[in-house]
Amino acid sequence: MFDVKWIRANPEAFDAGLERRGAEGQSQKIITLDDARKATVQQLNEWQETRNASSKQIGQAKAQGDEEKAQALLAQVADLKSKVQQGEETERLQTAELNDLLAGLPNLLLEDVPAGADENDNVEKSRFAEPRQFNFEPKEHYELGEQLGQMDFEIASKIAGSRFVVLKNGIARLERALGQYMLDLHTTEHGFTEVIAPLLVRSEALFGTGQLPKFSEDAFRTTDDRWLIPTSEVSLTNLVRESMLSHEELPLRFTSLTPCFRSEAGSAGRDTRGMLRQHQFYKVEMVAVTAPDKSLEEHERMLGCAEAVMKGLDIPYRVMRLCAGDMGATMMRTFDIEAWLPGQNTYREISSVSVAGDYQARRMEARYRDENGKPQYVHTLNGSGVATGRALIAVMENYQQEDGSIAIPKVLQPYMGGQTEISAAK
RNA sequence: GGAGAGGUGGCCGAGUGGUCGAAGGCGCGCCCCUGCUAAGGGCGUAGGCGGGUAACUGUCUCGAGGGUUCGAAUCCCUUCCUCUCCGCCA
Repeated sequence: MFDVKWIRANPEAFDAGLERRGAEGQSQKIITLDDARKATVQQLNEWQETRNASSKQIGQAKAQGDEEKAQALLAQVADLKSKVQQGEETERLQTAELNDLLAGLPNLLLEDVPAGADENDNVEKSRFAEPRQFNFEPKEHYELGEQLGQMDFEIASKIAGSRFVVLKNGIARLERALGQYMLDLHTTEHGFTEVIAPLLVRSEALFGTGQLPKFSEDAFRTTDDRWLIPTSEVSLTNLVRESMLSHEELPLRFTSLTPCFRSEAGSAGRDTRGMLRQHQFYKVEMVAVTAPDKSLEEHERMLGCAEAVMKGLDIPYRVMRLCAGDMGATMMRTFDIEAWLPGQNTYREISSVSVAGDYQARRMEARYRDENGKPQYVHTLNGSGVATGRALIAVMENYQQEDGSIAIPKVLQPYMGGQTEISAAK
């Protein structure tokens, strides 16, 4: 959501920003709509001013028992009522048209976001560890899982359809261990507050984080008109909706382990094998709420928190700066962490860490009082820290052994009751 | 699901058709007094949009959205939320 005043003051910058997104400039259209709206409001205000003054006099006249004067005044303002009503109706329509336009616009990108059309134009920012050299042909996670008898896509599809999985035994516990490890890391080392929040949310919440109105087809909707969260970014970010925070309580940092539900509309045929792209998956999410001048450093900090998860697991990864064409609509800058997957012989996204600026805060009416007591919109950030389903894949593929068993990373062993590997037995 | 009661400023809480954007309190800010650990006094203190260099000023906002009225925090309708009792239930 944008500040129309800012667009009025910086129309070229605004249009240039949209063009970097591959969208058309909208400043002229917005300003024209806003001009019309302003003219209506101005006229309306004049009528209301007259009406209010007269009404006050009528009240005084009646209080003094001067019925004659009251009647005379009443006659004077008789036609104002319909004018005001029409003016209000016009303003309503004009405001709605303007807001609908604004609500559908993507966020502007930060200067340092690389230009580009799609993921092939993303730019590597850093890299951790070298891919392990295998003295056998590494398998993909679903081969390993199925051979272990602990990962079952067939029965899942009978129960729920495609893009679901059933995990059992050691693999199931491994995913649980990953979630525990990540949550503990973020809460004890990184200063995040653990949260359990609703998985079903109302439309307003999805609008607040920007999934609505444009991306409704990506999420599942319930028959009672709620939505399954596509990410707990929604629940966690909306924790501050419609609130007035004080500058002392910032930054706020929340983390949560939740299932995420995505319809994956439009990704038919992509990653259909295995559990890389599912309708339901677990993810540890991090959300931060900061003062505007702190959000960029928080972005780097949050990336560090996600990287710490990967370093702890000792899984090779690279950090990518997403290019303009590959970025989500609500964000100003995004860093992806891509884990090395030996079975696929490539890096795949496992975490996405983004700064939204005040884009979401404006939609949610999330503000704080700065040091001078002035209300300001907060900045919001979110990042996966990390997707446990994909982390499971990464652990399985990177820690696989020649006999098809899977070694358990050191940091996870305490969460696995001391178990050091997953084999067909357990 | 049934019956009832409510939603007011950063917070609490008055206010049932006119001078109410809203008493009072808390909190916060500035100032003063006192003088010693605990208090007293004064003033100020919502947000959005618009006009003005500014002082200031117009308008809107009392959960949200409609409506009645010359005029709505106050009346009507819809909706969301909270609380109490009953029912159901992990």
